[in-house]
Amino acid sequence: MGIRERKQRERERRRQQIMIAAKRVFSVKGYNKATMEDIAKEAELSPGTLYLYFKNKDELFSSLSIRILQYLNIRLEHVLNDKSNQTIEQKIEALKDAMWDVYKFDPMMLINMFHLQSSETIKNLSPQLLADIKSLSRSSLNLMARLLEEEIDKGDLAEVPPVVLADILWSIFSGIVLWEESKRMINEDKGYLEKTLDTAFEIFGRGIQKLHQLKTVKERGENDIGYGENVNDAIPAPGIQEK
Amino acid sequence: MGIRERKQRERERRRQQIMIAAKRVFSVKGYNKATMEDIAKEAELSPGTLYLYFKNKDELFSSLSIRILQYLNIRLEHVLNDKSNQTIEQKIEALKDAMWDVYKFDPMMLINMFHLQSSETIKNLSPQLLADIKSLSRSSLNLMARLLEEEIDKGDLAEVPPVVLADILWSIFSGIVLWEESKRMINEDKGYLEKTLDTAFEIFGRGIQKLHQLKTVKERGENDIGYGENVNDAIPAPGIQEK
Amino acid sequence: MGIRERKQRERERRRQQIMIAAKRVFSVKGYNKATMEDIAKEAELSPGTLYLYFKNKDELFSSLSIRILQYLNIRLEHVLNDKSNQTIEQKIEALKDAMWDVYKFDPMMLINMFHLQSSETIKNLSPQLLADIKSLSRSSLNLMARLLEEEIDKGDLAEVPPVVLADILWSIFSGIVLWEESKRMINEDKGYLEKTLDTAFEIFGRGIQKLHQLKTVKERGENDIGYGENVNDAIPAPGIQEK
Amino acid sequence: MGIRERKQRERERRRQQIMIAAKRVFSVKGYNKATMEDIAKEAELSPGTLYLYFKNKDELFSSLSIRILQYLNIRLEHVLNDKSNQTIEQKIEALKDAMWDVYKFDPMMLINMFHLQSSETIKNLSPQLLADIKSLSRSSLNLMARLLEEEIDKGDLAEVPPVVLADILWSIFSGIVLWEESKRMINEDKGYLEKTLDTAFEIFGRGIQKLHQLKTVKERGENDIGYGENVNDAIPAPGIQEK
DNA sequence: CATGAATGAGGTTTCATTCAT
DNA sequence: CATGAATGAAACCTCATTCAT
Repeated sequence: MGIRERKQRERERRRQQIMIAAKRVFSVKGYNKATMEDIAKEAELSPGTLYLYFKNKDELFSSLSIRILQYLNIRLEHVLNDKSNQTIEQKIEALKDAMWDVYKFDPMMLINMFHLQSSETIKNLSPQLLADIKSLSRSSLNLMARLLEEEIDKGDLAEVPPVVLADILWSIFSGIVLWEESKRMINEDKGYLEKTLDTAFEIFGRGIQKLHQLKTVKERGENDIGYGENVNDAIPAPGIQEK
Repeated sequence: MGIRERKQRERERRRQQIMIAAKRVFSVKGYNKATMEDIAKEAELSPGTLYLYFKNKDELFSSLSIRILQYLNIRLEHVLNDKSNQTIEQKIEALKDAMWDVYKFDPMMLINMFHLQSSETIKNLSPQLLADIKSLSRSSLNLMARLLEEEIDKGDLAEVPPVVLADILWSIFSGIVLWEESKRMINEDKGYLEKTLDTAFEIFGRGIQKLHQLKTVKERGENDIGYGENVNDAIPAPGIQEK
Repeated sequence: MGIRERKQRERERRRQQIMIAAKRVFSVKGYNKATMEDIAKEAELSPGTLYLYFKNKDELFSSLSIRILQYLNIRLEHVLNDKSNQTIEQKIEALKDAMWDVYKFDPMMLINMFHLQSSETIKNLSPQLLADIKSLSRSSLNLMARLLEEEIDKGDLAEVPPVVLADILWSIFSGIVLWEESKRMINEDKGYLEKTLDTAFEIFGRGIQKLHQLKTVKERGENDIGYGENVNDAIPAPGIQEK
Repeated sequence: MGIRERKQRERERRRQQIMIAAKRVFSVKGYNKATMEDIAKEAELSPGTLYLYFKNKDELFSSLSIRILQYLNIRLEHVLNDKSNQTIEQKIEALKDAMWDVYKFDPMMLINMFHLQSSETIKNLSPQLLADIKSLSRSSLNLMARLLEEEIDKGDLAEVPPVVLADILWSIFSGIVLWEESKRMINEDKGYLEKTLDTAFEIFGRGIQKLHQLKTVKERGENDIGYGENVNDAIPAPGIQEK
């Protein structure tokens, strides 16, 4: 391993160290109350050092989203490539597991991602980081859509474009997580999340099956609802689309 | 009308004036970037005056949640009392319409409500305001649950407690709104929200029907998943539960 | 006097209070080492208050130039209107006195004005302030040029455009002040300034007279050296010209 | 050449490399906005290395003055030794050329030198550097004075001590350069400097001649105006005198 | 001798909140 | 009750300087 590589690796290790500290501090205090000094202390570094690795507070915060999106992508690829997922039920179950793992990997994920909504925040991000987030988001939704597409194609029918189903799946997941997190934060109650999620996905799965049985081929009208003709191009990003 | 009442009414009018201004400013700038002076200017008042009506910035912000919860409650009561909603499909459709109206009443609602998650924020709220939010939240979920309960009781069966269904419905709604808002904010895309919502609720409704048809009576096990024995007490609040 | 006027006057008084404190602090510590907190303390105000009256540190600093330019303008107008200034010697003497008074009014003047050279500084200024500085600078040089113009016109000749003479006069003054200030600051020597200035203006005056005697009318070629055809328009600002 | 010498030479080369980079960066960004890292990058060195050659930022900055003063001295010596400069006109013309060359050698010169005014800056300089600056400054003014002195002595008269004339010459030059730099920086105008300088020195020269013609022998009174009894000692340094 | 990552003090600026009028 | 000027704590961020490698 050359010196250059070692340096690069060391640098990456330090970035991770900061992000781990940041995640902890943001989780406890929220974006506003968490100060850069808090994070520096948690990472056992000086405040100035943070700025060697992240342009500003917003960029540090947003970088946490990259981590989680990368993990989500990996998990979704596994689901897609796993040949043991044959039926629609198996696939939805696998999706649910993937999402659940992602949630366990970083429960603050969605809170993080919805913070990106603020256009003030976006202005502070470097073009590179923003591009990465967009790309990863688009990729994630694309993978989910492909999983559902196969199934629906198999049935020779589709009432809704797969990407819409993917969108809804993601929404259900987001909503439940947010909702339950919200309850947990205030009450310190816990543990209902998984069961509620189970039920929701079961209901969703039954809805999908029902759609299958209808075998009604309607005009697709995808453009009406904003998705491209072909799933493989113009897949809307989860949260972020290109202009 | 006595002087005292007139004063009281005048005071309430002024509160509303401030909240309307606050909603506008928070919607545009987000919680952090919106300053009390911005809000004062929008309300054509001085900063000091805001503090005669709201203890602090957090409390002003949170008061907006009260407004939206009150509106949600009113709409849900109408749905419950409307005798023309007979079938499960009609009821779910009516619920969806109610949620849609609530969304149109104040699209920032959910963003607002999830801001309450921060325990730092909660510490700043007056006990009265916190109690009101809890009470209204609990009431809303209660109403939704009762609507579904009737239907399920009618079918002599229930796989899941109604309150879980209510929870899920709310989550789906929250998730889709957040998700689509998120896309809209970045891309200025718009208009897909309603269609996606339509599809999601249709899928959800089919799932519910399917559950009916199963006619499988399981042990209820409500306590296992955290809801009270009786729907009328211990209904979990949307977002807030009592300890 | 209405309330509005009183407020306005009070506000102006406070601005002056801050500027006086700023001048003192900048003189002692220089631009870099002077902190906003130093100035606030000197003005017996809090740091935040300074920002109610000046957008930022650069703008506060630059505002000091406005004061001195206003004073210079007033003094130059008096010189121009004073009918007892008949000969070229009297006029140059009067100019020298005016400059001397301006120097006594604020010895930091030129240091202040040359700080404006930094384009980084200019970017921080409000358009209004920048426009004021430009306008006052242009006006000052215009007045000086008119004084010399009259004299040269009387002699029916001019080797150099009056505005160039004005430019040079101003430069001599600037140079000597800076030079002597520079010596004084390091050595605590003092008092030579006036005498050196006397001699310089005397030499300059003799040069002017000599020019008169030449009675050589050359092509003016003003545009070659960057001044407008007519003294009354396009007079170059002392330090700042419009594009 | 021994190893020791080679090292010494290498060290000097590195110093020059840094100073050239520093000049470039300071010219573009000004003292405040120029960071040590900027300079290090321009010199293709690391920040730490700069501190092996210069005690601190102020000392690096001030070292640039040494360079320019050395060059000024060399040019002035040439003027003094050039036997083709016979008349006062020729001498003043030669001085002007020298100053012009110095200006072209480093247009930031004067800005640099006036930065030394800040007593805070001086405290940061090493005694050696400070002594060098003082010595070179004194020498420069001394050379100018001797040039004028010869001429005036030749005329058997002098209304003003030569050193005062030298002071004024330098001031005129400084003032014009600063003034024109100031205009240029803001307006991107350029090229008027030389012509204005021409005119100014012409006026100055005529003034000097006029002084000659007066042939009035006054008591010298040098001490009154702060210069030493003998021109050759105690010549005030340009900008810096010894206590 | 050279490096450059890390430091951390301190600067500018913001803004929720107060209080004399 | 309303005002809005003033406050001042604290946030983010910079950058001259150091020191282990």
